[in-house]
Amino acid sequence: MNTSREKSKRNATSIDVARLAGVSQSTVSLVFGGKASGRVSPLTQKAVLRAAQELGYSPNTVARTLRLGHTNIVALIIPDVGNPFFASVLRGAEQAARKYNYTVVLVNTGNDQDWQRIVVEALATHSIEGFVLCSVSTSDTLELAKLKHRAVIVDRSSTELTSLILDIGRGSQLAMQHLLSLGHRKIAHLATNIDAETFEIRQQVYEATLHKAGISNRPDYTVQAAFIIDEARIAASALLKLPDPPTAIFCDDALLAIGVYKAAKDYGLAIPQDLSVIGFSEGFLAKAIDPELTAIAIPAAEIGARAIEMLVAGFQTNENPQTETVSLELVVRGSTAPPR
Amino acid sequence: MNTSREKSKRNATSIDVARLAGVSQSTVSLVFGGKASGRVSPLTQKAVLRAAQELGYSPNTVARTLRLGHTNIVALIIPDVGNPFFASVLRGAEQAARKYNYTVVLVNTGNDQDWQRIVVEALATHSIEGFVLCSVSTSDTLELAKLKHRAVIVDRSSTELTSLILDIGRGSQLAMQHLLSLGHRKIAHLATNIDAETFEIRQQVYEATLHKAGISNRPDYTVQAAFIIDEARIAASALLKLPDPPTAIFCDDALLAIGVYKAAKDYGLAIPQDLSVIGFSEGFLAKAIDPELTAIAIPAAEIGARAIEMLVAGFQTNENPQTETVSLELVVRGSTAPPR
DNA sequence: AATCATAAGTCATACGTATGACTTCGTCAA
DNA sequence: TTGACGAAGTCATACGTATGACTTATGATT
Repeated sequence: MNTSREKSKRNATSIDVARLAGVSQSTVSLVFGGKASGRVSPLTQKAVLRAAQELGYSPNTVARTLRLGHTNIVALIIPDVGNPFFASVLRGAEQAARKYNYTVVLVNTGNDQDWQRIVVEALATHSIEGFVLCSVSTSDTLELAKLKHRAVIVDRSSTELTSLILDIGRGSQLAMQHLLSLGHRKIAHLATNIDAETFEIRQQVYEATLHKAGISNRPDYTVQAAFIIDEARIAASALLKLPDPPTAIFCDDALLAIGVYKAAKDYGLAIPQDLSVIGFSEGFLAKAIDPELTAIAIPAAEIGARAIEMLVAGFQTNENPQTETVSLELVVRGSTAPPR
Repeated sequence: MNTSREKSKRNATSIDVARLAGVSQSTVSLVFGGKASGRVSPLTQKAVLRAAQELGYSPNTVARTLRLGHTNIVALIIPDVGNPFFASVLRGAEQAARKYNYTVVLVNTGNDQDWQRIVVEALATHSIEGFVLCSVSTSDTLELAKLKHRAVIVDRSSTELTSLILDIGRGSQLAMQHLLSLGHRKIAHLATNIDAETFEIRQQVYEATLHKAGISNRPDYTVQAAFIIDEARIAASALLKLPDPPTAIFCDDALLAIGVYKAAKDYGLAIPQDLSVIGFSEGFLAKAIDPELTAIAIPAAEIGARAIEMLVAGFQTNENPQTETVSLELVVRGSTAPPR
């Protein structure tokens, strides 16, 4: 069993350091715990540090954690890292967490339907202090609120959990007003079918804004698709082959907008000349496609970072659930123009 | 300090369970450790499980880890989750890790230049058993090999570390042959500037394949750019405004290809009629853009998964560094056509 | 001189689990 | 009857750290 690699070199412990420095283990612990002032003389501190250096010592996190009772680990629960939006959330979260000395463990629920089980398992298995949840349905939110863990829930309101809300209503309004001000009257809505609450807000604002503009609602102008390009393409086709097709489409997500792009091409329509497209999107994807997508910008990385901050703040001040709102802005790019 | 939320409810320990079930702590531990057969009677097992159920007990991972001496945590070090390729690697890694009961901690080095420090910190702070490294330079590889940790390095060869190599050479060949067989003679190379080894292979094959086809190499047909769309756009422009511009461009990455798309549009060139584009790419981005990108498909998720498997296998069989190669395939989509 | 305060350390213990060594008890073969 | 043996448990300890309680030594104050 003695193959080349030396696993033998046991990591040095505080006891080893103490022995080498000629002090007690407690002293080493005090030095590394930052509680040295007034308890350990500067001279001794130097000695300890030197000994530690020599042995390549660093405190064992596991033991420290066991003693202290908290792990400094939080979980980020997202449906799919493959989606650039969630990837950005993750990046933001990871950076913020590092600042507070926390570690983020990713739980990618994928398409797994009983992902609640995964979450609960993760919480149990790893000793996680709290979690950030993205994209859960309203009913699941209630379930999760029962877990006695600190949690921040993104883009969902909840009275039981701290939540970071995106001002989807205002965003939808900006998008619709942009289309209206360009002169569009025939505006369709390509919606996501995955979550009730968010869908409703967008749909509500969509209808309300049209109503206020004196445009009557057409049920056949609202179609749904999952966050999959091909599905969006099919749904968009349904809109484009209507006898009286829309001149603009308001999309719930960038992926859906890409589906529209593809459908438009199928029908020989040029964007934005023949068809305007607008959607919610973080920046990357919106800028990757051609023409670049006019979008309600969702600051994904900032959202991830802020969620972590709220979570950590919750650990410290032991207060009731908070709610915070992220405002969204319209970024006009190349996918919208006046109707022909 | 007694605010609403009850943090008071201490988690049940094996001792609590033992007391309730009327057995010793050891017995509880045996049951939950799966070592019950032959040591604990089925009857007692039931009793223990029932008691655990009642108390909502699950073993404390931190304590178990301290006792067992290994954390079941591995780190995945990548430059940018925002890049769909790395996001997919992460997803694959995360799923594979879960299968082996490992947890993946993400370390996103970003543009941070001294990311080696970050890696080392991560290894020390969290008790990480090994790591998977993506996209490091050759010189850094040597540095990291010194750390006495298990590691798997992706897309880099190393005699000191287990490596998962992508058959970039063969992939480049496939790409070039595809372009040649379409009748292209004026083929340019838009290369990445971030890593010597990979760059060299692609460039070598690019030149060799042209040479074999009896086409002499033109230095002005090779340009470099970082993995940033706008930079690629500028580099591609340099190619397109040559007095004798290429009819096809071979790109080292999908992001670079997107830059080419944008540059082509700037110059009023249609893809693939006026300009063929081919590149290395995982699937998502290649299919998101229009026309869909003909590409050497890099199975990112599989790579992530395989890297984890190799890492875990390395923990078990304590053997010397292994090397494994992932073969790549050409996927013809809409961005390539015969030259006009 | 006696008392007190402070600095500089050390001691002992607890965090919750896993496991090798040990005990107890009933059964069965010799 | 004895001894051996396996099954079913229990005991005691170690993993490495943090920290409240305790001990000295050194001045300073009255």
